[in-house]
Amino acid sequence: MSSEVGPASQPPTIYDVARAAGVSIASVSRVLNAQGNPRADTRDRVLQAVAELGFVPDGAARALSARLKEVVGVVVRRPPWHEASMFTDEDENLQFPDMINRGMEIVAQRHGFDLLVRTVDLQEPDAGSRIFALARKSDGIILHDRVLDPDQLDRLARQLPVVTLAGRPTPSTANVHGDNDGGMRAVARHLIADHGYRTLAYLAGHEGSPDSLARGSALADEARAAGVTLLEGEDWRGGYQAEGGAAAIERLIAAGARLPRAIVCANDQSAIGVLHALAHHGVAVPDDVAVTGFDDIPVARHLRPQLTSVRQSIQDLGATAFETLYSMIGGAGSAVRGRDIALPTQLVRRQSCGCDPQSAAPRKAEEAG
Amino acid sequence: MSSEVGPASQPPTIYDVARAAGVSIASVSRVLNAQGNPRADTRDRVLQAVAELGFVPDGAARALSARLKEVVGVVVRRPPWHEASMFTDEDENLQFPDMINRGMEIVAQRHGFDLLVRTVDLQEPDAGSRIFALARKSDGIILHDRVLDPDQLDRLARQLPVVTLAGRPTPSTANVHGDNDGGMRAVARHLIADHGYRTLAYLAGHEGSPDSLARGSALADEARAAGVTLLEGEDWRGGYQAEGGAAAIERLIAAGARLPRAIVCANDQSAIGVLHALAHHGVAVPDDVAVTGFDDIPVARHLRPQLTSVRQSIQDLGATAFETLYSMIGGAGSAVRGRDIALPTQLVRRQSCGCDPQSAAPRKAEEAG
DNA sequence: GCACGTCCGGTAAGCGCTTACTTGGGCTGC
DNA sequence: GCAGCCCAAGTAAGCGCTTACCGGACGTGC
Repeated sequence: MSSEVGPASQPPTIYDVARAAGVSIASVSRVLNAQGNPRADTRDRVLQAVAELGFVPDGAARALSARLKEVVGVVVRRPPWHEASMFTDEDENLQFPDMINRGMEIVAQRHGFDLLVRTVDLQEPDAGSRIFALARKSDGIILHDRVLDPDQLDRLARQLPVVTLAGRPTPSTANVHGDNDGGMRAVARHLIADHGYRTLAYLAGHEGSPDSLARGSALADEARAAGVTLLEGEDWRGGYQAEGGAAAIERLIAAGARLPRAIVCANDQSAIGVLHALAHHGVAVPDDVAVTGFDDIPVARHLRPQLTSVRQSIQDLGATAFETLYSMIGGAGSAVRGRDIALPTQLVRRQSCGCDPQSAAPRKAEEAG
Repeated sequence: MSSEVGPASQPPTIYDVARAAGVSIASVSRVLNAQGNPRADTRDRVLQAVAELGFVPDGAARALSARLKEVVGVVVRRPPWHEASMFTDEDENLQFPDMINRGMEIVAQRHGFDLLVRTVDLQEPDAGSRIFALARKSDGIILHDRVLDPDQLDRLARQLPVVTLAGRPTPSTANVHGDNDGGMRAVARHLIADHGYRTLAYLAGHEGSPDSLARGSALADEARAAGVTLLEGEDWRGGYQAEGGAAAIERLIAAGARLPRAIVCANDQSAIGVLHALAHHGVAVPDDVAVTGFDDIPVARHLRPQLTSVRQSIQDLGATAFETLYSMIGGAGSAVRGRDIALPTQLVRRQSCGCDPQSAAPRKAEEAG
């Protein structure tokens, strides 16, 4: 009577296929995994049964037996939740990691792997154990932006291959990051040499983030070399997020601080916040204050003014992270473990630094005062 | 001699824990899963051993035995790859699905589930089988935006719970979508009644997309009721992507077509393309032509002019999809199967429709001609 | 003090695969 | 024509868990 829809029928197992083909389950497995030399007619019978039944091996069983899950875990840091903020519900702070993940996924697919993505809020007390749980569902783990403290990282890496993004390599893990140094030096030289700005500020990212640190020190280096003033420190912290960037500027303006000629942000997200805050106070960008970002996320070119930034091939970051992890899973661990892999970056000049929108050529700007 | 770093030590198994605690593996399992009534001292010994060894059960083994993987597969449609396009490398077309996934993931985590995300390019010949493979790694599947033809969908739904997003429910699947009808009617009324525009156009999304169809017919309804001209059809197709929206406008302008007073886009992505194309040809938005989007993705408010759109709580879409699937996995399939779940939408008035940026109040605009 | 009921915890049977080992049929070579 | 091989295919032992089942140690009631 009941027409019985829905998952009434369990998916076929290898036993069903074996029965239908009149062979043993071992033969089915061998045909499917191209092991041994099955006779042609055996193979055909198996293949036909597989096709008829629409058989696909169960992932868990395969994983358990083959000791390979064909899954890698990806951990993304979820920004702490703030109520009632202009940027709260946007959650666009995840654009960057999302694009990295996309890059991973495309490569992963080529190897038959899938991505198990998990965001963690570092505020949570059991953030660490969530990651260890994820690890047991995966063959390897990719960690975005230092989500684990060194001890736990080490313990994790002892159990399975681990690759970090924008972190530091450890003896047991590899790290992949953009060429912060080169990218930031390009920004600095452009602002100082091409535009002639003499006072800069560095709006840092997360405290202790290696990326933010590397970018900051490259900028400081260049500023020092050129004898230019660089503002940085506690007042200049954007936490990599739009909200943080906006808040920092608000505080400075509220405190009556004098703004530098150019604000160099640790990433695009925080630059967006800076842009908003400046606009809110009627500060013209780039005419009063120039602003630059880092990462060149897609939105960067939709902003007004269009954001000058440092492009990293974001998807490449992900792809490289996956390939590295994959080789470790494959057993080539010792070859890459401990390595720090840098990917090239490139300065993208748009309007927010003071370049001409059409020609994209720098326009010398005289510093006020 | 060798300090031996890396995954030298296999993770501990339940046998290791049992040995350390001096009990059988069954007891360990019972303690961990809160089955039976272990004596207090037994439980303590087990818990201590677990803590000392840092034991976490293997996902594959658990899945195989418990017949529950605690993983749901998510399939996202990957836009076909176009070389040499202004929007190519942005890949921001995935923002919308990414945010939906975020909503799913947050809820999933609460249930101890993880998301296995896979993008598929529908051009690929074996797109279908990739999805079936994913299914065998999961307890249920969520499909974005019709990635499977009805036959295959049905076959899939026969094997495990399936929920679609922005599709149509079938007897064996549930569907979750935003309230297209209500949202679009709000847009139409706003443009027609509040702004007084008398010629509109509907820039459709993917051909055959239920969302696009529903939005289009709601708009057509309202236009007809108000006696207003509505342009639509082959010339007006944006394919949900920035590139498609831009291309459509370029074609129309190249053909010397007269533009309508307002362009209603099927989603924000394509509205972005429209905005770019119009700007490129010196058409002022909203003064010459008004533009609206749908979805209210984060970028919408960063555009110039800020994009008027219809907000769906994107994360809610994902959260609801997951909850629905979860109840099906839990066995409550018959309760939700076949249901079409609509989530509320809300018109967000910004500048691109002609509203005043500050007051966000509509500004009557007289139609030229 | 004995029969019986309770309650813990151990034993073992799977879950659906892969793969080492084994079997047996058909060849080769002398 | 028979020993010795080779190779295809079957048998069975896991992989690391969960859980049905069972046995033993108590506690209760008469």
